[in-house]
Amino acid sequence: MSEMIWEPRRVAAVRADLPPGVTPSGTRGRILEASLELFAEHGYAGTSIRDIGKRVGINSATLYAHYTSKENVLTELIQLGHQELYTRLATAAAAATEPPERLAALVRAHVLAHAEYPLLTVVANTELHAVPADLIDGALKLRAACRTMLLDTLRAGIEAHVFDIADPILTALAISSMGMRVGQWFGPDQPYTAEAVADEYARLALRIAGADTRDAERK
Amino acid sequence: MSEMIWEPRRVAAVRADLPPGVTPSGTRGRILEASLELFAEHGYAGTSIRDIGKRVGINSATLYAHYTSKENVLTELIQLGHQELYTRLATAAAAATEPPERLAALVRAHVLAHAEYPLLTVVANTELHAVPADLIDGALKLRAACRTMLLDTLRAGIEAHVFDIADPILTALAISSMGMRVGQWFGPDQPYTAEAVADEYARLALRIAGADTRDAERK
DNA sequence: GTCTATAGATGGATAGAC
DNA sequence: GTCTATCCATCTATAGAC
Repeated sequence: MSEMIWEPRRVAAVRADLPPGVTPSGTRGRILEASLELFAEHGYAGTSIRDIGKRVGINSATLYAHYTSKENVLTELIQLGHQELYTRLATAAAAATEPPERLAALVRAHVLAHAEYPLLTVVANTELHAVPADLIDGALKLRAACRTMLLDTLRAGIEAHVFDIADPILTALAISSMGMRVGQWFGPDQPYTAEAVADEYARLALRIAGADTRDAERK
Repeated sequence: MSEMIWEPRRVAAVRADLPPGVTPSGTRGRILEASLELFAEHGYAGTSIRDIGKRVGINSATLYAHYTSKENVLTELIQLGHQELYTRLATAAAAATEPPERLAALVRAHVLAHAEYPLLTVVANTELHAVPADLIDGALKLRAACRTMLLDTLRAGIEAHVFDIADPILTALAISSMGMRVGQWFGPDQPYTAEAVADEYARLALRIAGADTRDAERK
């Protein structure tokens, strides 16, 4: 049971889910979703425009009526993925002020984003190298903002003496690593809900940060 | 400072390090190392045999005097990477009997393997999808053995009442996720030694597992 | 906007000389 | 074992008809 969780697929999910409101209408949107599925499963370099056309049900040449290049499709996906993650993290951070609550909210949002949009986060996290740096300026700025939110929260908790952290950078790396991999194993063939994973990982993050939750747990 | 830790490269390291004693001699070994560097940085599908030949300083056709195919080179790298990780984990597990000590030893070994051989672990972890399943039978069996070691250790600690774990599978996923990502940010342009990261991550893993280290820390 | 057809480059792999 | 030369498939992208 749950054996599939450990399989070394690039992604466990199969259907491309994009955040509501961002999918372009018509053929352009279907190209974007098909590309997301293929890039997630086979990688950007391992996917041809003919593969994309076949999945959409159009000739590969038709793609160029909607995007200037294959690279352009990937760039749009990467931007979408980073925008969605940043928006969720910023909303989560704004909803909690105390460091422990804010850390839990950030981790929950981080995990939920990776569990609800596994294909998108896998592509956004693994295919950045395939795009020239100037095309992903926006995504890199969003990444920087995301890690600043996490680090600032950890440091605020240290100053308030509610966290016990030896090295904020290593701690932040450990916490974000847990969440980033969720997109690679979370899918329909495992027994957890996204909410359950988010809740548990938030609890583990508080432990990592050395938050003293003994009183709360004894209640 | 330490900004490079967060950059979205596939790998931070640049030189291909292979475990001692496994690098083939002569041209075959140089092909293996060059392929490792290129697969790690650009991905398997993003690397051509002409790229490999250029880096080695041979004609691309010469590659086929040493390997039957490009796929064959990747398969050998994947096998090497899994073998090295498994050997280290098995050695670590054998050196400690109590669950907390064994968990710390496993995590230290896991992190050290990913920090000392970042290119190899990144390729072994991210390019499995590029090889037909029957060619990586051995690697998949080693993966299964590795996760069993971790899960068994967690369950032993639960039975012995020295761990406080809500869900062993999610806990194991969280702990292994921390270590697996080390290969993607650990490199010469960051301030930590492999030992320092291994020690700190082992400490965080004990916290994740709910090991009661308060007495030890108060000493 | 979608198609057929194709240009032009590059891919993995082989043949055969040395 | 290494090379040059090349086969043939596939690649991204474009041209032009409808």
